[in-house]
Amino acid sequence: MPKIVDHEARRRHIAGAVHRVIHDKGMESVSLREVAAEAGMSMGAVQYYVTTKDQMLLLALERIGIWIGERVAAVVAHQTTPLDVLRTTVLELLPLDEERSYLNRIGQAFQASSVVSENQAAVMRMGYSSLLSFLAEQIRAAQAAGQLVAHLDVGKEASILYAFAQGIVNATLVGHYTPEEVAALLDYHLARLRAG
Amino acid sequence: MPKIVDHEARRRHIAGAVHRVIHDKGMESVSLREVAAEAGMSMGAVQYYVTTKDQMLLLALERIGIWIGERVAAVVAHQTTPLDVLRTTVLELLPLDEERSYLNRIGQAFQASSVVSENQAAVMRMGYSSLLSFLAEQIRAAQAAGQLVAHLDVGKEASILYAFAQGIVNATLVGHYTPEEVAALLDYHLARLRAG
DNA sequence: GCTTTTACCATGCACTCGCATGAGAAAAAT
DNA sequence: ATTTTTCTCATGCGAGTGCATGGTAAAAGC
Repeated sequence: MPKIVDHEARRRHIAGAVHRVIHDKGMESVSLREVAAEAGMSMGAVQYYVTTKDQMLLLALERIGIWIGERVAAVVAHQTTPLDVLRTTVLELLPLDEERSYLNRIGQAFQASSVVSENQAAVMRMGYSSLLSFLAEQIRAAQAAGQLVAHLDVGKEASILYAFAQGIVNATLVGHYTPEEVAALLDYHLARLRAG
Repeated sequence: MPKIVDHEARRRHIAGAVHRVIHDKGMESVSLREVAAEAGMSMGAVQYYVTTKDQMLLLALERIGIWIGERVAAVVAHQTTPLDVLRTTVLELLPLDEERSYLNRIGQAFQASSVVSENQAAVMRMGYSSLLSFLAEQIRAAQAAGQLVAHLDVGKEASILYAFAQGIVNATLVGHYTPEEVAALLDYHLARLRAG
């Protein structure tokens, strides 16, 4: 076996190029040629690792999911109380700095694209489920720790919180809210769930 | 002057065709040819009313804004109390039946597209502002009528409510929530704002 | 040294894209 | 009846699209 190549690394590299193209020029200008140029490799090389354009997009979408998972995991490692985890996780998902804006712009593009592509919708649903159950878990833990009021409907609160986060994204990206305003909105909402 | 043609009607017709293409095949398969075919007219005719593709998309986006405005106005006409108006308006914006799903699929596509197009972002921001101030107004009226608790921050509540609505859209379109669950979420949230 | 396997590339194909152009049909104005 | 204005269309252009193909370089196995 010649030229030992880390396939996983190559796919990551390609996915990164797809992300940059989506971010800079939008989903509709993603093409094999454009991505290959962005990745600094020939079109044939891209085709070697990715058989079709749809698969390439799916790969890029899955990488976004992984990225989000990693960021959430990092939050868990650094925070102490369930309520801190909850608050910081939501903030982590919002476009409050350049890197998170980058991530969210791409997410928005895939959100629209997933409405038309069933494959992408499936990946999207998986992400929803895992994130929602994580948030619900934290809410429950915060209740147990006496940080949140006990009579909350955990599932509904998680859904509302996450919907809020998702809904504020585009308005923020488009310049309707400043990062400070977004954080203030989140804290205002969390305040009413607080025990005491 | 020959062949008196209602330009406004033609533009509406073209915008409708753009909507159908976006809905059925996604934003990235919107092309002058595709839209012309969908509109049942020649490509040249479309070009006569719309000088560029960007302008065509802008036209279609503005029409969505008008459509939303009309639906909200209809809600106001049929409801009695401010809280009813508030609740029904939000429900009106959610993909709870086929027509509203249709509208929201297109809205999602434009949301992603507006992140890359500044013209579209401007239209989007205008829609945000007017809808947010409308919701805030209703919340204030509901407070005055004793339907909502008095100490609410009107602006923040409007922002949170609208963000929730926007955020729940994609999850619903992608099949993560049923219409009943969405309505239940909204009512659960509104319940905690209720006076008494 | 030779074969086999893996990685990569250049090119071709049929098709679509946005947009420009020029010709022509049709109705009001004269 | 002729001119003028408004509308519509067919067509061409250069560029870009996804994908398939055949060839090539290089390293591992024998």
